[in-house]
Amino acid sequence: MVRAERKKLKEAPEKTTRIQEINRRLILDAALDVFSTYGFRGTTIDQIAERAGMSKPNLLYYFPRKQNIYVTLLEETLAEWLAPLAEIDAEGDPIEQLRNYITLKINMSETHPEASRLFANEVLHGAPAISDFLSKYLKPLVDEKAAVIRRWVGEGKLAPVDPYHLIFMIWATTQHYADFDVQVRAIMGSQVGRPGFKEQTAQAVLSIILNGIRPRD
Amino acid sequence: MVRAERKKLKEAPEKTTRIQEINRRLILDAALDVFSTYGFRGTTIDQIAERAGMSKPNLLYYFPRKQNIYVTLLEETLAEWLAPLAEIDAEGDPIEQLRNYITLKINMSETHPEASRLFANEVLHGAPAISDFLSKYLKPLVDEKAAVIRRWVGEGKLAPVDPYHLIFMIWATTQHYADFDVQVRAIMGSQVGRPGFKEQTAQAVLSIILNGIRPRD
DNA sequence: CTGCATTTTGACCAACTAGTCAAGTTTTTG
DNA sequence: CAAAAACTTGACTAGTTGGTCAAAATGCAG
Repeated sequence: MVRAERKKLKEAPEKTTRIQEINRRLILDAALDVFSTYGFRGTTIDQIAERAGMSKPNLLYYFPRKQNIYVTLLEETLAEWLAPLAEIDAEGDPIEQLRNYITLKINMSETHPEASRLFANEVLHGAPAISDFLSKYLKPLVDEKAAVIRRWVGEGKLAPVDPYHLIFMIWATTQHYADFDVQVRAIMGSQVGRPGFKEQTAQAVLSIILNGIRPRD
Repeated sequence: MVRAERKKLKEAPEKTTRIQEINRRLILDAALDVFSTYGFRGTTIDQIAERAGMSKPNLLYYFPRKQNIYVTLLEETLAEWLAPLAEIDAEGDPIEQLRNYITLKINMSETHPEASRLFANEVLHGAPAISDFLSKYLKPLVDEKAAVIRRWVGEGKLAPVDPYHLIFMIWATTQHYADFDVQVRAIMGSQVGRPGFKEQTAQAVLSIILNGIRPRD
């Protein structure tokens, strides 16, 4: 009896085996594709399992609930998605810092559009799985950077502008190209795929926003 | 026999009765709320029926398929949603025209956020129900207005800017407040509900975009 | 190589949901 | 006001889907 209990306790550290590592990765990669396209409700476990190349019960062996996959995916993605914001340097040149931030976001929209869509879908539906994250992690971070921008405005390094709305505008504009990709393609056609498109987009967005917030005489 | 056929032909004009008009309206209003919150897959006919105050079979008497409600709703909404774009006047003052367009869009985002979310959700999921609409109706309209903006740029009335990206930026920025409402609230808290919030938003958005595209010496 | 732990899966179940149907009720019309 | 048309609904069906389970297959430590 005591032995048995000790055994169970030993398992507590939850060591992950090689196979676990591989399969969890396979599942999460597959799930990102499917969830970002069809949303949480629109995705079936079977779809994810098939794309991950395993049976449904096997998938459920690694993630006992559909929710688990979804939440794990969101958590994994969000930190990465927000990293560029944290890097804005209060001591740097304001225009340069914002130019860099916008450029990073446009790049991410092109290289990881699924992550953007996963997040957009979640927020659009009221953020049931990440409302805690929004208030506990995102809000403080945004507050901090908003304070930085407000200081820059106070020092006359930027035109007077509400920092929160500026941040929203940057998010909205950059993520638009990932989230509304179908619409952008319907309107701009074959241009979207072409080599220089990302640079052209960045140039247009940067031009408008940076000129919009540059201090005026 | 001939009589019977004539009778059927007579029904062809599909006259709508008073009750039909009332109930279709009740259903579409209820459906907008539910679809815009939970998406197509996430919405059940029972939910819509309950909110519309009738039984499910009764609802299905008016719209035989769930799809029918959804598509009708999208068609009804989109025309209204795009109307402001069509009103941009090539002969007017560029800055004034765009100021008016942005203001209208921000107002719509506040008064009809469900419409924006319904559309956002559809496009986010690849626009399966409205890809025709995008290419046949939206694209020509945008092409037309893009040509107007390009002319304005050519005449030196606007800073050199890609008209398509400018339009995307206006869409993204204004609709962000409807589509990402939960996130905006999580960050700006009680300010969002307050009386002057819409005006403050409009002021910030207008200030950045208009200064960003105003011709520079 | 052996025995235990981990991994894998076919078969199954219960809950849910789009849509049907036949029988009733209400409204309209001649 | 009577008959026809329009409307309404309880009860049902068939298909889907999240999740279970027990038994088989595989991996691995000693």
